[in-house]
Amino acid sequence: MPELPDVEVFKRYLNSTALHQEISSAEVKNEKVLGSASARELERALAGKSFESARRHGKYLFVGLDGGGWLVLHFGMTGYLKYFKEMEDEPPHDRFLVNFGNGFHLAFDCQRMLGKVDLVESPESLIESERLGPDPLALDFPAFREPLERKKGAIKSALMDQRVFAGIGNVYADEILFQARFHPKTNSAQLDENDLENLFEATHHVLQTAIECSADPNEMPDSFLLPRRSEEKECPRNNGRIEKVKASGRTAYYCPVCQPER
DNA sequence: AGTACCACCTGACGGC
DNA sequence: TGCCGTCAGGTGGTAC
Repeated sequence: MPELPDVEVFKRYLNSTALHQEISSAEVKNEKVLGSASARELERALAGKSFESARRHGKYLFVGLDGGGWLVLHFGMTGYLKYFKEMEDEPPHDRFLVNFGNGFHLAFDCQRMLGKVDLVESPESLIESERLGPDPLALDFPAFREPLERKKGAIKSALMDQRVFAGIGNVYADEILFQARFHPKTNSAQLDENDLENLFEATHHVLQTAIECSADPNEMPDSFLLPRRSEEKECPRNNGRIEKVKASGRTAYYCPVCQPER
C-alpha cells in the first residue's frame, strides 16, 4: 500500500499517538531494514529523546527528534506503523521498535523487509541525496506540467518516476489514469495542454480523496477503480470489464473503453 | 532517455 | 496434503 496517501495517513497516526513522549529505548529487530545508520547508532540516537514533529515528502516519513536530527522511514511494499501498549499486541513482522517511558510502543512492521529505517540530518538533505521530485500535492498546474513536457515515454512511468513527482506508485498511477481517461501506455509527448490539465486535476482529486478516505479502499467513492482493481471486475462507469496489461514492467489495470489506446 | 529484466524478501494462491 | 511456479502496491542495478 504505502504510496503518498498511505504515508500521509501514517504521518497523521504518528502525530496523534507518539509525539512528545520520552523514548526509553529503541530496538532494531531485523538489520535488513537498516539504511546507512547502524543499529547501535539508531538506538543511541533515539534513547532519551522524544519525537517532536512528523513530516512527509512523497513516500518518505520524517520524524523530528528533540535536539536535532530526523528519523526517516520508508515503507517499501508492506510497511506500516502500529502504536500499542501490551507486547501481546505487537504486530507480527516488527522490524524496529520504539519504547516510550509511558509504557507504550511504536512498531515499524515490514513483512517483506523492503522498507528502510535511517537517520538523516534533515528532510531536505534526503530529498537532495535521493534527488526526489516535488510532492505532487504541493504543485500548481504550471509546476506540474513543466517536467512532463520534457518526458518522452509512457505517461504512467513518468507519474511513477520519483524524480519527477515523489509519492505516486503503481496503484495510484492506475487510479489517476482511470480518472483522467488515459491508457497507461499513452506517450507523454502526445498530451496537449488540455490533457495535462485534466491529468493535473485527476492527480489532485485522486490523492486528496484517498487521504480523506484514510487510504482505505473500502471507504473510497464508487467512481474509484482502486477497490476493484485486483480482479477482472466491472468498470466503475459500467463500460465493461477491467483488463490488465504489463506497462513499464508493472501490472496496469484499466478500462479499455474509458481509456482507449491512442 | 526509455524499457525490459533481475534482484532484494516473504507469503498467499492456484494448479497438479 | 504437499510441492511448485507465479504474483504482489517498494527501489535500484544492469544491459540494450
